Amino acid sequence: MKRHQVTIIDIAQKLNISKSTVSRALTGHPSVRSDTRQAVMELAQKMDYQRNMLAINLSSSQSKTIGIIVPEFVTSFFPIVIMGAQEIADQAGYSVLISQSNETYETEVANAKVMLANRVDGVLISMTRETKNYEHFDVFKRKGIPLVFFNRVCHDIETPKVVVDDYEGAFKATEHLILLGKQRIAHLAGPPSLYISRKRLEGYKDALRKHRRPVIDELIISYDLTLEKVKIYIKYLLDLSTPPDALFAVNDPTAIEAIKVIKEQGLSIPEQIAIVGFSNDYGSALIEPGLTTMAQPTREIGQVAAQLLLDQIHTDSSVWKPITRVLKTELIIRGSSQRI
Amino acid sequence: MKRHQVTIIDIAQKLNISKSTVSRALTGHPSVRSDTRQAVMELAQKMDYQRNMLAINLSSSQSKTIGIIVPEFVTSFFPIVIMGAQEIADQAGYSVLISQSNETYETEVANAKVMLANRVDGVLISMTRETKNYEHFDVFKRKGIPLVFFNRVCHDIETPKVVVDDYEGAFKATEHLILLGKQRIAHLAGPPSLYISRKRLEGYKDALRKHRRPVIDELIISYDLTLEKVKIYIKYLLDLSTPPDALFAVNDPTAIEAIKVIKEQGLSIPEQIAIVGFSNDYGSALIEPGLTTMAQPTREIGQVAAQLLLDQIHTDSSVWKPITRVLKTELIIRGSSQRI
DNA sequence: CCATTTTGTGGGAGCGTTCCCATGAAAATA
DNA sequence: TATTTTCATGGGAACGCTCCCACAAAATGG
Repeated sequence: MKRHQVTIIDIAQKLNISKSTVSRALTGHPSVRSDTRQAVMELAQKMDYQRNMLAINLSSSQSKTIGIIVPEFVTSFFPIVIMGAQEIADQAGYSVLISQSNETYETEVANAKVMLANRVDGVLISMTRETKNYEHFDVFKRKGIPLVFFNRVCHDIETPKVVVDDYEGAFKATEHLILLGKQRIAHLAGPPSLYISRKRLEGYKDALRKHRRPVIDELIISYDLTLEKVKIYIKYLLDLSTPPDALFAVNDPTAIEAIKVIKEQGLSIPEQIAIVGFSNDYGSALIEPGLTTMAQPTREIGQVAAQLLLDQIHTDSSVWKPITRVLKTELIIRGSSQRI
Repeated sequence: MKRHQVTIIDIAQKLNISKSTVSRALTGHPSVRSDTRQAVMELAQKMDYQRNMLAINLSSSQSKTIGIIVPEFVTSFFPIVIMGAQEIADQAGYSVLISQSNETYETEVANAKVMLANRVDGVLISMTRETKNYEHFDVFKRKGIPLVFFNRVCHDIETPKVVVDDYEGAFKATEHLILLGKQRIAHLAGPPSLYISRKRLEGYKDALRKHRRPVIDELIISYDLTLEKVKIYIKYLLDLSTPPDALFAVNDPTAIEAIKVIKEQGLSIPEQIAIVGFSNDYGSALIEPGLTTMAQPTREIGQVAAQLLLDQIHTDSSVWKPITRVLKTELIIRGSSQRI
């Protein structure tokens, strides 16, 4: 049944030396005679020997693997973050175990368990929009496994984080609409459970205040990020006695959905209603009109987060330094808010 | 330094029983007295015990992990395939190790090594566009590790595959353009090293032949799928003495890029030139005009591939049954080829 | 009531490494 | 030449688990 694997013992026997010597030759230990090493290397090659990470991991009690938990995979944002993280991990010789929580709290908890069971050396995580209980993160802390949050971070737990300047980004996005001469700027916000939703909302409000515009409650809608609902809220906004003449959406998928709905309703963008998103996702340049958006350095987020995690792993202090890295966003102006 | 992990031995000692019994209790072995099991379970819970997969894997010589190697991560296609695969893997209690080859042969080889070293129980793979040497796949065969190809498959190696009806899809796509009354239909094809490129090219040609149209060589361009080059080829096509009035692109990213270039050139789509893509990627519905495309059941590809792989893993015959599952494509008509 | 089966448990090898310690030979030093 | 140092190697425990085998106590049967 069980196919035999080529082990260092096989090599040792053929060469009539001990497995210790083979191990040393293979790992590049200095105190091995060069002809011995040579012979081992050659035979290993010839026998298709592959070091068994399972054994190495067990022996060293570390898996040389980092876990990444993301809420979803469909929009381009998370895949690109993962690319960035993987680059860094690869360079450092780490494998990457990826799982997506599907925006579901239960799945996130289950994924965390899997990571734990697989003894990952650290975890990169962006929470689901539902996550309000952080017990499953505490376990990592108790076990001394580094955790780095990115994008959707958790502020009730001391840990390194990588975020963008959500407040400032939202501020600038809103200001951009104000300077365009827009009078009634609506905001389609994310759920208050997410820190980024709150920050972006704040930036939006402060921009209005700075320019002495009223903050109008009926123009602010907080929703749970399930895109199907965008249609309902847009229709609500358009049906107001004085509808908005601009919309700042919490993220690009939301903004894109909004554009679709507004076009369906026969309104012109940006004349009747201008739109700004947040992220610069893949679709933002494709949709007509192009979506003005606050670009996030997506790949860089992944790189920085991975680097931070690796740093934590290598400094084996048991306390996590709660470093927060804030990356800059950049306004990209496209047709959805262009002055014509 | 090394933090102590809670092991079954810790539990055993506290309870004054042997580790065998603890192991049995934890794994649900029948011959354990129920009060013993109860006690073990409770203590395990209380002590934050997490089974160490590293040890279990080594002991059982299997990792309960499947590997997935994809060429890239940016277009929506592969992430969605992965989602599908992960669903199936999760259900079966398998973890997923993902790596992307970045469309580079060397990286693909390196990734394969990592998979091997981590003793994955099987691998799902879609090759890079450069891969012409299959030695790194043979290793899996020699070691008896199941391999399932999807999308970009390899025909020089006997293995299960999951593909879509590329020939038929291309045939229908081309026929659609013909029925639209288009006379000179160009084809921007993929590299001949990829089976899907060849099949799609064949379908295109046969559709022309069926409708007694000439196959014009100057209208057929095979390129290496690096999107930056699309611009060059489109310009070449438009500069022909009699330029094409339709374009069938090998995939959606190519088609989308083509639309952008053609719009830049000031031509009207679909009146002057109609376009059809292949895949129904995320961007296809967003771009203006919407891209007519042959939709692939993307998520299903992942599910079927993972299922096939799991089947192979569980039937422990050493020969791979070279089952090929062909999934259906479906023509989705949008603005880029609509009769107005 | 003794022989036999069942049930629950303990002991220990094995999975493939690494790494520490011991050992003998060769080389360097006194 | 005697003694210490270096070098290359071997032996074996450890990593945390599973699983086979053995064994005692309890249950069953004639």
